[in-house]
Amino acid sequence: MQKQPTIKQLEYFACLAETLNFRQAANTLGISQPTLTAQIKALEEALGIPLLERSRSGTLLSPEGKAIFEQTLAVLGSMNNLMESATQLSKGPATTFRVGVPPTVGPYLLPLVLPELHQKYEQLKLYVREDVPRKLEEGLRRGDYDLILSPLPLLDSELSVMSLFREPLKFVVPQDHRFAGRHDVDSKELAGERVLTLEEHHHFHKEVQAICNQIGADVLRDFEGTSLDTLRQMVVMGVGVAFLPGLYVHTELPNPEALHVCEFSDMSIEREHALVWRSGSANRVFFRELTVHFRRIIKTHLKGVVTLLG
Amino acid sequence: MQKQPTIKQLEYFACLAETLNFRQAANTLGISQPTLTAQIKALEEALGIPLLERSRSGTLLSPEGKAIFEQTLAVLGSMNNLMESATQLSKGPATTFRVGVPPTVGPYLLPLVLPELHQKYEQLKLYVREDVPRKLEEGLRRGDYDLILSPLPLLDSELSVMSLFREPLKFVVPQDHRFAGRHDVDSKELAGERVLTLEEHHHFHKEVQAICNQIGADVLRDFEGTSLDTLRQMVVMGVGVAFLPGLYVHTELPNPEALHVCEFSDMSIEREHALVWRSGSANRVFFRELTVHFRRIIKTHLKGVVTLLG
DNA sequence: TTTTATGATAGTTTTGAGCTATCATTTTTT
DNA sequence: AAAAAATGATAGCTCAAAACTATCATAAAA
Repeated sequence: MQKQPTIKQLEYFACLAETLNFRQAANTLGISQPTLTAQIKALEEALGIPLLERSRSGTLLSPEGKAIFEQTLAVLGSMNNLMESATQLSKGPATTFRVGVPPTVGPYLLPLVLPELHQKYEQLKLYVREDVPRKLEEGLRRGDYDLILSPLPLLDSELSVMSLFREPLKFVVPQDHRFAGRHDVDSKELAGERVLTLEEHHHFHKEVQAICNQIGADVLRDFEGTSLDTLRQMVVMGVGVAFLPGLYVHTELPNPEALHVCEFSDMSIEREHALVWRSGSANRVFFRELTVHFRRIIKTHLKGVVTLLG
Repeated sequence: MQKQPTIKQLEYFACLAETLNFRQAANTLGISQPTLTAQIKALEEALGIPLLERSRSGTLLSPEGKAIFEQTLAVLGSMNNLMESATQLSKGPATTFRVGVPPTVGPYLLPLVLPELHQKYEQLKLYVREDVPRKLEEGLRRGDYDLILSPLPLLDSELSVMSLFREPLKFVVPQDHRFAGRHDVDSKELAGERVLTLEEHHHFHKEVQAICNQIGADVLRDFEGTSLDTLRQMVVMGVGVAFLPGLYVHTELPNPEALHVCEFSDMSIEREHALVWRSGSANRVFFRELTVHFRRIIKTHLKGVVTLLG
């Protein structure tokens, strides 16, 4: 019979699978590179399959490695649930949670929500961290986050998902654009437009890409921004047009001067956001409670801006 | 920050939680008793809570221990899924599975099903083990079983359940009983009857108990049998009456001589059986395929005896 | 009262997870 | 083209912890 992997080996593997660099992974794990090499080798031996395609010029996950990586997240997640339960049993309900939010939503939603939550739960502390949705989901499954705000849909079934709202994507053009001053635009008119977007690894990029494919517009791949603010600046400079999240437009551009915001007359472009946690989390009851507050606060402050769900 | 438990410690704890005896658990684990004591102590230390209420006169799970035991099964189950995936990736789809069946169904259902499966899948090997449903579910979650046949309902959500059939429970009396010769019986007529059943830890016991509570019959606690066959013998001897699974009656008592089988005229007493596996199992695709065959074979051989589901 | 069973403790051995130092390649920089 | 930097593997050593044997104290059973 093959030997059991250890939790440690799985943690090491999970970290290595992200960086794909032994030295760097060993560094973030706080161990030496030879130790990591040895443990990964031991893990491969235990499982009887190669997890990595190694070469001195970079390391890659093997196909088998990708499958095992998924399972690894599940194991680490359940272990995290166990420790969470233990903490809850010994120290009472946790009061500080690690929350993950996407960069295209968090900064524009949380300032509305956090103050009220802080007032309601005096003890509650939230460590908020921004990352792209893919990393958020991965980190949640592994136990790096307790709770994430994420666009739908998600893949994994071991996660509990509660929808919050649907957010429209607004179409934004410079003041000297042919659409400037028009309230409505038909999607067919956009064929050939040069659309700006965020860097490729942002989820927002894929959303915009999909829309552009649908309506026949071109995504400008040479000028991809890193934040919605720089994206806006580029539109102002006349580099191209862009789609911006309704929440961002509402918060940052209540009275746009250098920009013009159009509606689509023939189709609605929306994305859906939800709160997500591990199904087995010891704090699931509280997270459900939090969801209710999120919905209430959103309903109060963002009526007309987004569509409440749930 | 508290230290991580190891997989080993969790395995030790899971085994200990079952036997509630350090020496015996250590023995089945193949380690010495002091080692087990030390590791359990280390686990309690790591989690910061006492898992066991120890005394020289027996050991009990603490309330915290019960909660952690549930989480432990989840961790061990996901680890098992990981190793299953690894095996599948290195050696191709598994051909031998550990199957668990309840003693009140397995012996009367499997003889019909196994030959056909054996013919259909020449490579397929099934190690069948009997145990009470509670142990089956626990063992499945932990990874001791790959697939179980179990009565519904189950608690755990990390398990995939596919219903197979509903089985009637038949009412059986001795030949000299007042009901002998009657085809139909009204449930109200059973008030005060002395009903025999299996030992308490069998799921079947609870099913019968519930029915008797409902119709006002008395469960005879002094003469609880260990198998359906001895139960039948006791009814023949005139100790009391009994409910027997329809499948058992169909297989073992096609033409009962010393017994009489009655139907209920006013209510149907049934229990439901399903195939169950861990949601994340690497073999889930094949298990779904197996379910289809089970249903087909049951439909062919047991039409009229049970109600097919799904 | 004696015997048996149970879990804890003491002391020792062995395993394995960790380290440093170094090598052989490949990639990048100069 | 040559030099420098970066990468993963290997060798050899250290040390913590996981294992063992032997024994103890207490509670239950005989």
